Amino acid sequence: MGEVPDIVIGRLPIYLRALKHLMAADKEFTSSQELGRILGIGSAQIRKDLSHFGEFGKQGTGYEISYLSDQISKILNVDRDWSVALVGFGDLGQALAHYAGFASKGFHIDIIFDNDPAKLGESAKGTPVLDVSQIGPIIAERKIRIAIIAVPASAAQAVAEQLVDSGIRAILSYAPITLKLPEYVRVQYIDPVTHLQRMTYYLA
Amino acid sequence: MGEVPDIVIGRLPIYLRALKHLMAADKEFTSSQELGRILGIGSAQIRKDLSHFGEFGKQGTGYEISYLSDQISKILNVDRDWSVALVGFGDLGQALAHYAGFASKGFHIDIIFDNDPAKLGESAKGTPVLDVSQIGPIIAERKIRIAIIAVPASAAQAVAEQLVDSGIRAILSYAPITLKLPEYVRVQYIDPVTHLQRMTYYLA
DNA sequence: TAGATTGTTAATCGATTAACAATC
DNA sequence: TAGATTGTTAATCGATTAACAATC
Repeated sequence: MGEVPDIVIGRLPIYLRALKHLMAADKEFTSSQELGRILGIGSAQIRKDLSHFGEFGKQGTGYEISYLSDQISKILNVDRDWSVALVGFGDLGQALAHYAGFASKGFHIDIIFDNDPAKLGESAKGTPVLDVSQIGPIIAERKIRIAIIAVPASAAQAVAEQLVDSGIRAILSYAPITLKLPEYVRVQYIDPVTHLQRMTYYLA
Repeated sequence: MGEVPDIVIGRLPIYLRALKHLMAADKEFTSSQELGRILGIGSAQIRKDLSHFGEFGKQGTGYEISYLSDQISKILNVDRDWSVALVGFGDLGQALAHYAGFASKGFHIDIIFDNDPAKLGESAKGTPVLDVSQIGPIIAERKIRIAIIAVPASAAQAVAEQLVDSGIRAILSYAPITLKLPEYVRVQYIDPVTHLQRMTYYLA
């Protein structure tokens, strides 16, 4: 089952988001059709995607929302908490450190690194800010697997390599640069400018 | 030529980013092979993608970096400045308002909206913060086409509809919710939690 | 039972890749 | 000229969609 297309994996968090939303609205059951309507995709795609992992619905009635939500959470390994390291405590890093959405979904920013001596010792919500020289020992000691990079593009590659050497296996990078890392490291990018440039093409 | 796949359009900003990077390093020529190495994709894909728009290279020598960069900028309509409206001036909105990367790429946040009276009149880099009730008149008057949404999920759909009614045609949304909008509106989403959840699947 | 919706198969559609003639 | 690399064609690969038997 390790052969599930990554594009399918990429849709599961979206399904999960919609399910949580329905749960919050006290709905008990849903269908691939309803989910498709909410998400603007085809119902067949949703059923096909889910079929990679098992059978979660019932003919005639659809899916029990809390059950499907639990199952997808398990598949994605988000039925547990994750410790996350944040590198970069500038404007963006500070905003990320304060963002409540991470912890509420089980991603806890437990340690922050920066290379500016003026920022060391500061803390966001009680999370300490350490010097980047501590990346190696701390990440290794705490066995942290996930990191968020919020440093300038010029520093990102070096930081990423350090993180991977220390044991990080998944990186969410806000630096506008494509990282060169071993293939066993998962990387996701967030670059708002890229998204904007993708849309201006369609603005005559 | 309106039939260029959106997935191809989505890669052009990445190509552009790599080209700017090479330019900054004072390189004059590149090849699909070199670009592919930098970006971790195949050279054939790059040539195929570019072929949708014309012929930009020379056999034997490849692409002149500044020329190709200019051409892609024109294709994406980023060879000009764009005025952008930001809605939401909380932690995230403020970080976005301070982010230098937008203006340097031609995206100017010229107006900010929030619904918290305490925040009105504040300003980020001289950009005023107005009440959300002003969205309609101001966006229409200034003919702004692009907006960034940084409000809570619960408010995002209503804000988006207001924006579209006022003339906005491209939205970059940070709200973790799928917006339901007319198909003539381009929408891009940024939800860091979704990206993290997509990676934990692979963390045994 | 009648109606609804699943999971899956097969068909369609589209994107990626390999290969190469053209040519700088 | 010899070497390199383009733009494009054709082949491959993979993802989406339509359709439907199974069944709640």
